[in-house]
Amino acid sequence: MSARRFPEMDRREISQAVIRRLPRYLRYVNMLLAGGVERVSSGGLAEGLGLTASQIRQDLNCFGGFGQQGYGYSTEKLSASISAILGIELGYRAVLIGVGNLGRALLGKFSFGRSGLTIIGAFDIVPELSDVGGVRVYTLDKLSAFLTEHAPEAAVLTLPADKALDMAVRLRDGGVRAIWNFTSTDLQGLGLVVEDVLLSDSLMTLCYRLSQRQPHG
Amino acid sequence: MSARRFPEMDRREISQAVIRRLPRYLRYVNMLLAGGVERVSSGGLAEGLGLTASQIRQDLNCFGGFGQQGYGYSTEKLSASISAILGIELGYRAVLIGVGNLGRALLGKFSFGRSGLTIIGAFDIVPELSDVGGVRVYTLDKLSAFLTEHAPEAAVLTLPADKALDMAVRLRDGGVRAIWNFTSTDLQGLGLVVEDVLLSDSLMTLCYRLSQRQPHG
DNA sequence: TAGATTGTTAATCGATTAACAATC
DNA sequence: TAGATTGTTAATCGATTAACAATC
Repeated sequence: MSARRFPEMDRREISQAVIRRLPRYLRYVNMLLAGGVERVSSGGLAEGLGLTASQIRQDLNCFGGFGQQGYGYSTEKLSASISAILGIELGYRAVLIGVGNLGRALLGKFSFGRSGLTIIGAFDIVPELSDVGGVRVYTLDKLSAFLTEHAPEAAVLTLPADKALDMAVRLRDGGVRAIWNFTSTDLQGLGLVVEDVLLSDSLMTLCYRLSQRQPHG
Repeated sequence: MSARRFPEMDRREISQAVIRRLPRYLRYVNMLLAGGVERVSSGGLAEGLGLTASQIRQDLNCFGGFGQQGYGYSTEKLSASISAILGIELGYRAVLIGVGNLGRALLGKFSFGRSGLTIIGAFDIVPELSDVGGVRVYTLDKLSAFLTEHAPEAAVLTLPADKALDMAVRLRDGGVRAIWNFTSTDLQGLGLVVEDVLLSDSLMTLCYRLSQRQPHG
């Protein structure tokens, strides 16, 4: 619950809304950084992101002052600070369970490393391949031994929904503390940090917005 | 902008927060329905979803009264009403662009139909297969003719990020009005309805929450 | 220094919760 | 009818925006 690295945070709980904006800030600042931009003001960020300068300053100040009056924010410092806040450079390791098309897509194309997780092993009942995207694929009966040996902090769940709950319990009992859950199965209440990717919810909100529009409106 | 099917909605704009909760409500009510439950109170929904009864009644009443005093809500009616609000039974059609692992995963395992979209064709530069999950895969040079002939309302973008913007413009010019965007490319400002699936943002928030926890805390 | 821009407090706005009369 | 539960208004809470003194 506490925040050793950021004592300022203990004052009041950071709201979920703020946390959800941090990755956007990071992405934008990294883009500036890649383009050789050395400094940016809250106004500049606001314009690029479609937010208010005030909100951005408030958000960043939840974690302490990264800026400098009269100057703005150093893109390099800001990028490093947000990365540190999010904890994406702590080197968390994860296993991926379920090497179907989705699991394979994540292993192959998605760069976990830059977002805070290193996949150290993938598991499936019947692995068709022994290696996907540079990650070794094991049969599921090797999981327990693997958890004991490597003690990964997290797991990515891309297996069939009806096997998700049992697997989550098994992973938790093996020491895993967080789950990136693609299965649409409710894994709340197990004492795990659970981040759901609810694709059908996302799609439904798209439909809603589409239905609110006149043709080409 | 207007809402022909739900004139109540014109009074005030429905907040994004409400819309994002509707799919959760629908999922839960459909689960009850599948289990043979015929009625549910706002209190029952609240308990099942971890929200307050008050909030649920407020949310639903944005769209008119679906309940009955002293009784609660008919699960069947409620399911049908939320489906109608979200527009997922309007039969929207979509093309999917980019049949890599992610595209294939979506075509094969994800049930678009139940979430409001029917995929009527998939496209890739070099399709390895001519048919995935019952959907015909075409080469990309057939896209324009396909758009003209079938006029799909939406598109799913699962192609490489550096080709996303050009493709979005091409789709828009071909009559597509909404994009389910998996590419992490900013497609705002093109006059399209865009729903982003930002996997790295999701993963970063997982890391944040993990970093806030003591081991097994 | 003067200008710019932050950090931070105060004001506003919107969303959630509480309360209760209406009514099935 | 009496009990239950909605629909809806009022109160509270939190998040966003505005303002400005501090300061680089």
